[in-house]
Amino acid sequence: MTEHRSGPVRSAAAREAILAATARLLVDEGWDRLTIEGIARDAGVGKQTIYRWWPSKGALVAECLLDGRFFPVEPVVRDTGDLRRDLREWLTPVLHFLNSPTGRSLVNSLVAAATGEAGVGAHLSEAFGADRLLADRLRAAVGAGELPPDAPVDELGNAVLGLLIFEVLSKDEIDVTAFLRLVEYLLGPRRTSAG
Amino acid sequence: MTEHRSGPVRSAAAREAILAATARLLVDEGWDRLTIEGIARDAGVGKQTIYRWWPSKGALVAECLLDGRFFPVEPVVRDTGDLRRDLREWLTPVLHFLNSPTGRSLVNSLVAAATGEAGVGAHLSEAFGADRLLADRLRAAVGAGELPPDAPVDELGNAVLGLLIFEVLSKDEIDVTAFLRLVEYLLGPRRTSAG
Amino acid sequence: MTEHRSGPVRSAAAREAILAATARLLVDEGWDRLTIEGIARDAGVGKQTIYRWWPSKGALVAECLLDGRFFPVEPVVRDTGDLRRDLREWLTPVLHFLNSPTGRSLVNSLVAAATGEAGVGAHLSEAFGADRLLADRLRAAVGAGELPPDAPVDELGNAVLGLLIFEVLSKDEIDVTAFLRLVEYLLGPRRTSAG
Amino acid sequence: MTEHRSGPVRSAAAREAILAATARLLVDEGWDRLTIEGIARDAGVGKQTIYRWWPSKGALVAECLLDGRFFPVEPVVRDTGDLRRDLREWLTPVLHFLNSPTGRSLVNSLVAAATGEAGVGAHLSEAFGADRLLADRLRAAVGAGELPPDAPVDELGNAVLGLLIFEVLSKDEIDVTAFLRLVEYLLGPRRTSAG
DNA sequence: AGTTAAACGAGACGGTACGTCTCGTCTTCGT
DNA sequence: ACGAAGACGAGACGTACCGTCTCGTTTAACT
Repeated sequence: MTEHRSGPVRSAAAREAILAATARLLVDEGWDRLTIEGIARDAGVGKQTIYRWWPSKGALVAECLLDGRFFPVEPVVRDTGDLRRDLREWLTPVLHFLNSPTGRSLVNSLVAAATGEAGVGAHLSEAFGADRLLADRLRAAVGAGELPPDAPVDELGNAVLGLLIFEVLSKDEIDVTAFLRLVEYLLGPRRTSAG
Repeated sequence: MTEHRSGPVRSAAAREAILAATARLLVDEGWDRLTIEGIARDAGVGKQTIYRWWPSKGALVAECLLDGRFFPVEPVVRDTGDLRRDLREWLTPVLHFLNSPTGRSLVNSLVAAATGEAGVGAHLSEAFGADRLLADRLRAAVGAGELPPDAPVDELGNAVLGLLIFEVLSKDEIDVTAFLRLVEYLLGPRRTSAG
Repeated sequence: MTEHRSGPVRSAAAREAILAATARLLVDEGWDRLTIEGIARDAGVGKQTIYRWWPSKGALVAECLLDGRFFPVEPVVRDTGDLRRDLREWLTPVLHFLNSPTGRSLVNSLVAAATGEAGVGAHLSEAFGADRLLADRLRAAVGAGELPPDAPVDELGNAVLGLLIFEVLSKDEIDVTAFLRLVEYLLGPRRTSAG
Repeated sequence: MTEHRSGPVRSAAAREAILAATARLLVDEGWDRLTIEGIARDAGVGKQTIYRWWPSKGALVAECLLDGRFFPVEPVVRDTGDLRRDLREWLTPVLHFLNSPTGRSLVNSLVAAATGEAGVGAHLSEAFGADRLLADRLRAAVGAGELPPDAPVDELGNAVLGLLIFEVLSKDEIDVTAFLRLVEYLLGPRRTSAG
């Protein structure tokens, strides 16, 4: 039996405006210049409408992440049968994006959000697409014998993502070539499916 | 030839009190509850004395990092001739520390600091000791033939560190066993020095 | 037609607390130790609530003046038909008040406020009651023939007030007798209503 | 001839620079934007040099007053035998000066200084020249029979000065004509020396 | 169609912290 | 010994947001 009561219902327009404003401001201003007041202003919404539905700005960002409002992620990692090549081709544009001001700013902001809000961290992996896309491709590689059967595919995906984040945090610019070489090393020695 | 001018000189006592307060408060309260006013209060110092010497709270944290005020880091990664065992023995207490509330809080705070301040990120690696300790041990392993000659030892150290950080950010608790297994996988297949 | 908008309305309690604190602190501490922070603290109010409604501490003092929060002014200058006697009787307690620490402090504070804020000066005259009380009595004296028909009654009131202020500023103590004698001289030679 | 001395002695140059800076800044910026730091900066002097010789900024202003650094006062009130005319001629330029921005600012600043510093008030009268110049002329008028023998000449001077100050504080602009008329009224009915 | 109660925009409120300014005291050099 | 320079602890400045709390208006489900 459903609870029911009279009165208006949650405004979809307000929700959309708030999340859109959050995403825009997070990218443009960064995590710590992202404020509830700013979001309310930008969304043309009362502050209370935000506090009514989200407990914190971290929760707003987490919802933006789930909505995929940040990365127009490459939907798949192609499978041409050559794992190293496929990864290289998927990673290259990602690395270049992360070297752009927008990319760096976005990663910094999302990581900052994650440090203050466990809920954001939990979705970081999905947000970057690493969990499904990367792991799927690695799993296929295991099936094809390109990786040993005991390869921890899920963890490997996270390792690549963690490395990516660490590079953004600690360096001015990621050296794309070196990064690709490292990933290749991490995957271990090349095997043929016949191997 | 040094620039010199008359007048009083920077107070070492104030510097020490400020950095000590910063380190204490960052661990106890976390990055975004760390405030200049709080530091000044805790250090018994005027706010201006902080602003005179440091441009931001990130810079304060960066200096604490360089001073090694956060981790009483294990001074070396032992070298028994067995890289995997040595790493396991070094990593185990580190992982347990990172699973403790203090450890998690510290990593979260430092990463948060790094996202807002390029200078902090640049020192994250040193702070965790990964740069020197880990890389040194890996380099020795290359010399001993435990790792192939082309192993990118510096990047490998950062990869482990990045993975560590990512796990803290995205999970409630690091699975120590799984983490060690992953590291072992990343190092590639075991080789004998005779190999 | 009045402008109206939705939303909360100005808090009368806050206004009262702020003005009361302002009046108390001005008398107790003096103009330049009167601070917005002190008022906010004393009134149990956020600073922004003060800044929202008053542009400066001078404006606060001006509003206190208009509210008559400083002098429990003698409501009238009595009219017994003898102008000189009536003035003497009204002025005597006023002069004694101005010789008291509270009185001196208050005049000093109000004058200081007036120098920094035109709005305060404009109300000084009303605040001391000189404008209405004194001028009314003088006007009656003109009607009764005690003063010549061309006597500038409003200006005369201000002259007495100006003199009063000047004495407080420039002397340690007003000589009551000399002051009364001077006022009497300024009014000009005694006239009978029969002229 | 060069300054030479063994062992430094109070620097006349510093004193001069400090007082000059004080006078300049008081006129230009007003009492409450006059700061010790600003004076030191402007005078090219260490703050301590100021604190060593003067206890407060009020004392600095008082010394400037005594030095006559503010008004290039009309050196005398002329005596043509006609008190009212002489006063009118002396007061007219004074009133116009007080209506100028510089004049108003100066009076406001000096009065503000006087409210915070008894020592300044004590010299206000001399500073405006009222004490000597005005009183002298009034005394002469008594001698000439233009004023009654019991006229309180010193107090009359202060009364005019107090009125002047009050007008500056409480009005946007002094009405010169009305002011002169008032002064004339205060002096009492015209008398001839033969009278 | 009218009633009714929650969601809405707006924004006032008591607070905390910001980064800057000046206070008056205190070193430290150089003359 | 004095003067310039300026670091220091202290604390107010005016601004920005916090999260909570009214307000009046709008709107949708239930009479």
